[in-house]
Amino acid sequence: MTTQPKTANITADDVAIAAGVSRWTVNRAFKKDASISPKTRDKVMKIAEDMGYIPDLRAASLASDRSNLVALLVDDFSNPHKLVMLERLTTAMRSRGWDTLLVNTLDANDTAPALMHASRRRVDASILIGLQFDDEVLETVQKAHNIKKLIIFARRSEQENTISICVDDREATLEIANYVAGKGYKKPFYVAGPRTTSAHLSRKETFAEYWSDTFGTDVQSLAVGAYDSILAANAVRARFENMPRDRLPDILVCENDAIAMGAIDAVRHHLGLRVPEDIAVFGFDDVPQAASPNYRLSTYRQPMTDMANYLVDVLESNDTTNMDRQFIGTLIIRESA
Amino acid sequence: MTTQPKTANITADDVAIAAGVSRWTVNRAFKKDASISPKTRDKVMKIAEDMGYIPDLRAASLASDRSNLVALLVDDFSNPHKLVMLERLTTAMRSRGWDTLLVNTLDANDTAPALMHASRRRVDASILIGLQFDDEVLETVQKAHNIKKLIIFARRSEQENTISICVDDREATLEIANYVAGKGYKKPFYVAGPRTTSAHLSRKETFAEYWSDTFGTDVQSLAVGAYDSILAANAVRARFENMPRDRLPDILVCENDAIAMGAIDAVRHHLGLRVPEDIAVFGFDDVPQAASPNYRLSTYRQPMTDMANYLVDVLESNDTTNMDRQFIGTLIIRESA
DNA sequence: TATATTTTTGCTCACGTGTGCATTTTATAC
DNA sequence: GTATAAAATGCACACGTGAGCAAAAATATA
Repeated sequence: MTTQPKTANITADDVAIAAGVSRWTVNRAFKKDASISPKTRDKVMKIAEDMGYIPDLRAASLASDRSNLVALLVDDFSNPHKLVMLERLTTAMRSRGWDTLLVNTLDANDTAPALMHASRRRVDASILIGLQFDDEVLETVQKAHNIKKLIIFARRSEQENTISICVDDREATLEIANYVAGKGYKKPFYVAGPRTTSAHLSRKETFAEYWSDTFGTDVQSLAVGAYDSILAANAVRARFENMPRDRLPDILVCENDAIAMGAIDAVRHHLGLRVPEDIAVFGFDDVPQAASPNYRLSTYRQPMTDMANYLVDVLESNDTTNMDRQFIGTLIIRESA
Repeated sequence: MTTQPKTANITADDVAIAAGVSRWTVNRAFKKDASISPKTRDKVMKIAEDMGYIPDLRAASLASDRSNLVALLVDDFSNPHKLVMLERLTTAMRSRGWDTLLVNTLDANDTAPALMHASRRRVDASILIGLQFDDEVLETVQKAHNIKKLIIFARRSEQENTISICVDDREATLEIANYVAGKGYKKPFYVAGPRTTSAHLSRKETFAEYWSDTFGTDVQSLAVGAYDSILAANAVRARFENMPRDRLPDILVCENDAIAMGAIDAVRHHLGLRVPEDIAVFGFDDVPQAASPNYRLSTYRQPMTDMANYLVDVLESNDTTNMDRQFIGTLIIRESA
């Protein structure tokens, strides 16, 4: 209590002196697979803990040129599936030693600035999670050589310099279409999400193609401006509320669950019809709410855990080409279709 | 294309040479309120952009002992309100120059380790968002002097060394209770969330106290193990499905919307009753889904944007005491009660 | 124009660690 | 017990910036 060392930060040097070893030995103790004898490591670790020493990753990263930090760019916080992605991604990453910088891309034109911003922390990779991006973004990536890897998660991308990890949309949609056809639905209607330039989903196109090839009929559709249940409910209402009963579709196939849940709400509360008896609804993602007794949504589950783990594989890999990968999910059949 | 400089990282020194100034002048150009002439700044910035120079925040942080980084610890990803919080917090922080480290506390005992982990990046503050924490956590904070500020967001905390930013639960609950009583409900039942040790909400207690003081009757209650709609639905079902109709409550007052939505589902789909005619439901948070035509949930909205902005004020302040603050929200009345 | 004042610029030192190699210590073989 | 291999440890240098002060340049004052 007399001449306290001012709570000065404790460094490896301090621990080294206390343990009677060199600073490098202290740092080695904290490093897996380092060349150090178990005995010294134990001793050092014990003293380090007593002294409250915590390695400084800023300095480590500066010296080694690896940050073990990843930027996660998110634009759309209204889709509950985002929460699932965040959970799976952070779980996989943290358990394997990767930290996550959560970057909110404030508006549509903010993706490139957000990327630059993140690169000021020298992230080892940037992940775009299910959001739109255009050529400007790619151009930024080219220019800023601080952006080492650009991963598009849960979206297809054919771009170079980009790694895409997603579900095989075509396969998934064909499975859904097949199920819908097999169940005897005759008048499907597709409720799509926002149409973006680069990384947009081709689910609607695949579904329509299947239906046209198989039955020779066109599938009508509508595009909701965002993956938002309430917007979707309003869009569905607007489209169908004045339509004669016999012209209504018998199933609404939706681009994802957020839209599907909005569609169910609209069918019940705005159109006054039953799901699935009057109009069935099919979703995509299998968000937790899809299982609620209220929705009982038939949907398609993406193998999120596998995808997240593969993402960490990508982070840890040195390859930069041919890392794209598409996953196969599973049909989840409940009562809505 | 001949002897490329190996894409070596571009530093302030490189820009300095190109611009014919010293390195410090380059860094000053990037720093707001720095002592530098507008002319030089323009020149430097132009050259810096051409060269693709991006300041390295690791080095800056190392040298200045301020990281402008904040750890956001999240444990429960099933409550949709988390998404709202994440959005508001990251918006407020990023627009004011703060970055967010998203840390998933993998399980109940992981809070303290997660805190240590984050402090390896020398975050300027750690934010616990609506999750449980106990004395072990506080002890960790004491010990690890790298944790500069510990902010409890959306939860009350009386602990020292801790800053709590939340809604005034007592005031809010009294408003709700008052509304419920004013509407003539006679047999309220409280559906609470998980009971944690330290930072648990006292909404149930306040409500019960009000009811007891005003009408002299006890309020029955039940606690759901997590803020999860499906769990809540099951809990409500289990509690009431075999209860004679005349003993059922006339309103379920819920600790938050996730639980309230589960309660509505249970009332309708498991008990086969109507909301609000047979049993009304009241929530808390006003999550986006609460407005859907399906739920039309009456609830209480926390002033999230104000709370998030105040949080950044706290980050930027040097005070460490008396920073706690409670906010007043607003009653949102829809059809569920 | 000479001097005082203010603004701008440059510089020394420090921040805490990793890499790769040289040196020392310990284990192995005969 | 000595020669040899293997493991463990120590060290010079590098990573890119900020704080605070000293020197230089620009501006104001008389």
